Amino acid sequence: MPAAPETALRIALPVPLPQAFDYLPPAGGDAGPDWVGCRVRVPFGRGDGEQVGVVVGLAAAVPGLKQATARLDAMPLLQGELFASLRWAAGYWQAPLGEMLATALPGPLRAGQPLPESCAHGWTATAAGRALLGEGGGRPGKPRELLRALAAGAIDEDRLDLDQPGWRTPMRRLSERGLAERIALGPPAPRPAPPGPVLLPGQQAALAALAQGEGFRPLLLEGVTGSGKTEVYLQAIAEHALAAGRQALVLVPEIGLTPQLLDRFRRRLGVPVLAMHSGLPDGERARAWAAMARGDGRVLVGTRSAVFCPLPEAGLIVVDEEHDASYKQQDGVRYHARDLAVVRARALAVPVVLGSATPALETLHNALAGRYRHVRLDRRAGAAKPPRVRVVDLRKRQLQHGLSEELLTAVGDCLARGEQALVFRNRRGYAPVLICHDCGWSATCRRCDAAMTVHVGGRRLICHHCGARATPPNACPDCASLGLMPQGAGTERIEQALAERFPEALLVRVDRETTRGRDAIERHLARLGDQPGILVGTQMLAKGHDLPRLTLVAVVGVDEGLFSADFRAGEKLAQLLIQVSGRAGRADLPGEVVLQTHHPDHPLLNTLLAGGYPAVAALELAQREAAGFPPYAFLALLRVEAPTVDAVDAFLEDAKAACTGHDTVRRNGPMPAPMARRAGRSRGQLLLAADRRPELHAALDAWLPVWRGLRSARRVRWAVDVDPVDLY
DNA sequence: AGCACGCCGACT
DNA sequence: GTCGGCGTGCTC
Repeated sequence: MPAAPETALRIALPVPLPQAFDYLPPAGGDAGPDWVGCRVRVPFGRGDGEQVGVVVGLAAAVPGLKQATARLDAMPLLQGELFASLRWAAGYWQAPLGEMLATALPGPLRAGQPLPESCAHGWTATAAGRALLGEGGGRPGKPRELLRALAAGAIDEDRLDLDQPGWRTPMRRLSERGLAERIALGPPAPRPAPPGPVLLPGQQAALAALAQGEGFRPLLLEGVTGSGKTEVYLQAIAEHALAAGRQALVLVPEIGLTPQLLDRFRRRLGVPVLAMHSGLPDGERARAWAAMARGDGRVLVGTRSAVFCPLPEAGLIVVDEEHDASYKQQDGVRYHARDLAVVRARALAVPVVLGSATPALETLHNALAGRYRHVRLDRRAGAAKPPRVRVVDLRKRQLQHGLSEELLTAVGDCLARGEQALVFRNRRGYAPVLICHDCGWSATCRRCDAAMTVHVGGRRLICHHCGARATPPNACPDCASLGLMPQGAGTERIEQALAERFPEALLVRVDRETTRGRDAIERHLARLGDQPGILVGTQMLAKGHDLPRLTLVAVVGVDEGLFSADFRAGEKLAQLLIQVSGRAGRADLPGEVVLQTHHPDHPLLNTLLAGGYPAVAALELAQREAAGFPPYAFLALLRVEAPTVDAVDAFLEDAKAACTGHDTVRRNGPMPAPMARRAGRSRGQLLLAADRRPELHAALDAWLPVWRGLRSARRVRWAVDVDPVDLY
């Protein structure tokens, strides 16, 4: 029955305002429940601006309402569980509903474009293209190579991603010249899924745990690299999703979504596997979203934002490397994809697998409390034994560009055996700081409270926080001494030192400077291949990518992680060390790990060496409990930024004064952010902590509206970060 | 967040 | 005499 004409549409718009806005339906339309979840175009603001919003409810019309311009969806785009979960997410992460919904939609849908067709696409040579091929195919180069590949018939885009990295640019050229064209592909012929390998007892136990019971079943799957987690995911998808005619969602960290991983899923599952990641063109993301929404897509593998895909026929959710920091969005709406995945699995009443070699302490705590089932995978029989770990005591030791003689000898021995070594250093550049040997002056950034990093062997200074560049002075600006010297060693300097020591060796450096673009890591590693050689690099090398000849992993710069102010530093360091060590060795080639430190007796290192990650986790959990930190307390951070310190301080003082009632919530601050000035802007924060989550949220719900109304809020940018992963 | 309105400095 | 600085207020 149509609703009364005096009914208005309540619309959430992508603006940082807490409320929704009411509009009259467009001419010829009656507002009714069938509008909820549909997108509409509306005039907004005083100018002639327009916005695309989502109808979130109905309201009584009042005089003076504007009229919506157009209805953009005949059927709701957002509905059911996804809509409900997004409403929950907006409340939980303290974001306006309109911003939350905009964050969840792929760009084209956010902009108001129609839901795209969900069929896959491929490319084929046109008649003109085939004619040109007959004449030899034109000038040599990438486009000709592509055209040749198309000669045998159409190739789908997934295949091109795998076999012809970087095909999109040359293909565009072919398309412009009328030699190739994009075609819609029908549904692929179902391929028989090849039988999987025989499962090990641990893997069977994991699958049994998932098969047991029904509805929401969270499972923590703890297993080191090579223990067969992916095999468990594949079997679980086959069993709980495909065999049951249901969909599966697999979340992976940003750098984990490689063409190789997708290919493995596609081969093993025998059904199309959709991908969603930041490297995908906007249209493709919208297509994947649409395919899942219609139920055409069965399996989606994606990074953080894939957690927003509709799953009308959900059967299973997997979060791989669940401890990975890339699941937390660090700007805009600061949601956590792993946490939302668990909430969605509960709402969908499906199992969710959280996999990691080094689970986040929050997750481990949930497992220990019995809220999650917990299965540990042992190392695969016949796979690599745990690497031998050697701690090199740096005290009173002579270092060559940050490297000890023991480390260099180990690298030399490794090369002599014809194997590969990885030297891991979490700082890029030549040296982290340029200091004056005579007076202690150091080069700092004018716009940040941070030292500038020395680059290009000392000929350039770069601030890693704001990107500022400078030429190093010839003499110390304070004392005119000529004794300026780079202090410490980054990847660039380490590479140089290794090149001097091993002039014959093949050396590959992998960090943000040398490695730009999607397949850059792959190209670097392909250059190394199976030859003996040395890899030098940052975090980028910590995971993924199989390196069968890698037997030595050397970690430089452990000490920074041991004494960081961040309460998560210990957890993060242990996770990193386990991850990077996991790269050393294979079944037939024993691995070795060398850790350089000035603190060989540090409790974290000792615990890690004696008891592995579980022991570190126990130690850290005890410390967190004693100190009142997560997972034993719940945090929210009010982050503030402004051109002047005064504006920051004034707002934080006012905000704190406005924190009335809710006395169980502790207010720490105002305090300067760990980096009080960055890119020329002052930053400060107020940390809120509570022992119970509802108390924290009740306080936030009460205080946020007051903060919004403060006069001093107008001179700053501020945001609330619920469950911050770093305190800046 | 945009965007317009509104009162005070250096330019054609 | 104007163009434009960003402070202030509003958006159904």
